Amino acid sequence: MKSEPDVYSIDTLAKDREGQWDGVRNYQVRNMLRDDMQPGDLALFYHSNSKEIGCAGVMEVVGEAYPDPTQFNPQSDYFDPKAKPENPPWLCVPVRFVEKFARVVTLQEIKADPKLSGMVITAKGNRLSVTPVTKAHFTHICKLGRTKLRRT
DNA sequence: GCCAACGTTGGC
DNA sequence: GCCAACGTTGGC
Repeated sequence: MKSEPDVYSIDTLAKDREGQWDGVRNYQVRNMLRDDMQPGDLALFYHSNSKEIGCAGVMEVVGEAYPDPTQFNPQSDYFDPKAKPENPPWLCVPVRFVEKFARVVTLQEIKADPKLSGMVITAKGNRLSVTPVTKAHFTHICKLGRTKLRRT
């Protein structure tokens, strides 16, 4: 699950312990939040558009998707004037901090690792802020993230 | 800051 | 329903 760390980072989630994954304004992603996520699911926290692009840690989905309150808040960057409270188009999910990796597993590294080939995040033209990850890919990224790089 | 690769909008 | 114009994402 992608977030720009300038806006919301793994460190913010680590400090708050819990948060809500809001601001999703893409129907495909909304459907994933609604249909493909269950409480107890683990997710990689991905830092996009930043100095260090890649997976920064792990969080857990702790509840069902519910209406994203930011769509009704005129002060919010995510305000949607077309959103009707009786039929809210946008959803968010509650998440809980699980771990921050010892190091960021960079996009560069993900692309270069044969064990991580086929990840949706590296697919050409992918613009989804939430993408499915296989168990094998998830496990491998966690392993990399927990291992500090040795100086050469 | 650039720009490819999308998604969205709205006129017709 | 088509599609040009526009907006957004996100790596580089």
